[in-house]
Amino acid sequence: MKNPDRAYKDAIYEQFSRIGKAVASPKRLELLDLLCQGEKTVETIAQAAGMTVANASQHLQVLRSARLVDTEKKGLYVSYRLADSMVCEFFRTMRVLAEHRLAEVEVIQRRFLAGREGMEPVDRKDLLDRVRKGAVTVLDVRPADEYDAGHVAGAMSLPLKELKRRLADLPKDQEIVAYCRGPYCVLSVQAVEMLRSMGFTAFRIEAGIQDFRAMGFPIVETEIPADVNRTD
Amino acid sequence: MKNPDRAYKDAIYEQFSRIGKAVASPKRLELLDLLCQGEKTVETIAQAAGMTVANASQHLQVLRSARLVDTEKKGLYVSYRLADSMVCEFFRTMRVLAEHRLAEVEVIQRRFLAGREGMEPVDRKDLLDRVRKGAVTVLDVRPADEYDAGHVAGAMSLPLKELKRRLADLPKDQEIVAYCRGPYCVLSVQAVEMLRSMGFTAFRIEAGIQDFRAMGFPIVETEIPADVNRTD
DNA sequence: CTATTATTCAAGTAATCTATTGAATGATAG
DNA sequence: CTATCATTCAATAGATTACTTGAATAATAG
Repeated sequence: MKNPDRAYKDAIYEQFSRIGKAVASPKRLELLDLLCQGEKTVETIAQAAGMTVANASQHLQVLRSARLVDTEKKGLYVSYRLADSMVCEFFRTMRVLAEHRLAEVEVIQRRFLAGREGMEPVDRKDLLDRVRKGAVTVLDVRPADEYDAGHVAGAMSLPLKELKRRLADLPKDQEIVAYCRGPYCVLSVQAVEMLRSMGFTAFRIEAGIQDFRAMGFPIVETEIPADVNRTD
Repeated sequence: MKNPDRAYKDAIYEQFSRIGKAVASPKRLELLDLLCQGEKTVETIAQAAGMTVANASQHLQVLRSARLVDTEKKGLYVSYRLADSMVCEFFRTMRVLAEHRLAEVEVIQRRFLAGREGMEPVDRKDLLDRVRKGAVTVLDVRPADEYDAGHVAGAMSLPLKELKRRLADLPKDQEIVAYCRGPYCVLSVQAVEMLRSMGFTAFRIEAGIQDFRAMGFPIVETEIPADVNRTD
């Protein structure tokens, strides 16, 4: 380490790698993806990602020490949120890069959707146009707090867990287009399966909120901050 | 692992994390940054990054297995290059995110530039305008092959190593603006120091080729592919 | 105060990653 | 063929990381 130029470069890339190390774990990427939907408590996150609370807490702390997320103590709960919307964009860039470069992603997705008919035969461009024109009922099947944190303008909130109970609210005579957290979220797949089995005309759209945002769709954020105690 | 949805998500994020793991090492980030300047042989890369050839080779293979870089055998040499220009954009996004979120980056940079006067007191906006208008001599001080792979339109190639020899080619009566690989590359710092000590009016601009490209500057690529044997 | 609950901490083990070394491969030149 | 050179491979030791478990902390309710 004699050369000061080298020490400088090493120090700089060392810093950059803090971001890299933070996103080097599948679990942490899942957490980031979740946090792109809005702030959440440790327990909510742990449950959604199928991991123990202690493990989730540790991973969240890794993300925090890379300054990708921030925390706020809210009574008995600790609320985690993305430190900056840039983090979400970064995650999205990474996701798109992975989809582009790693053929395995598509293989895994196709294998999962085979048999089910979540998205496969749907003309995406056409579907988006219809969404844009308001010619279909757009359904946000994520938990209500995520809908509140940001949803496609004109979309109706109907969390998957309430779907069975509230089928009556849906039109039988109009196409229904369901979206959720993004292409790898299974909420909309399940929603569409259920809707179709009940006789509705339903399609799944792969885009999540961040994708809609990136495509220029108007996004609505509910003013009232989400209640962190809500678990639905 | 009973739940098929969980297995699916795990598989997907596992794939995403391949990209993350690839960029989790400072050395690999330095290699990516270098490869954003153009294709290079293993030895060139190893030398530029101050590491052994075997080590560089291994890191490059990690990048390749994440599909971020491609190789091409060219006689006795193996040429590594980015697999896609998207990789470069991804790196840049990551760099900008790190600069934005990690205050340490600026601290390290400031400490390095303290005493030297590479960039500190220069009005960046103003400088860019003058570059855009062609009101200054723009100097590309990177090795010639990187200049060939892509340079700012109108820029003159004058690799740092040849600077001393070719001082006569430079105007004494016009401002000189030097750029190199980007904000953390030291070539332009050294070039400006030397030029000033020789009585020139010289400034350093932090932007590298990718930054110029992102800012909409016209970029010129020389048709003839670079000679991989060149080491300058 | 005590009990409860969300979160974090600490310790331990298994797994993975890094840099080094020296040998192996493979292409080229003589 | 032999020598040379760029690159890769294989083996290793040291460092870091991941997940689990159980205990510790801190806020709240009664």
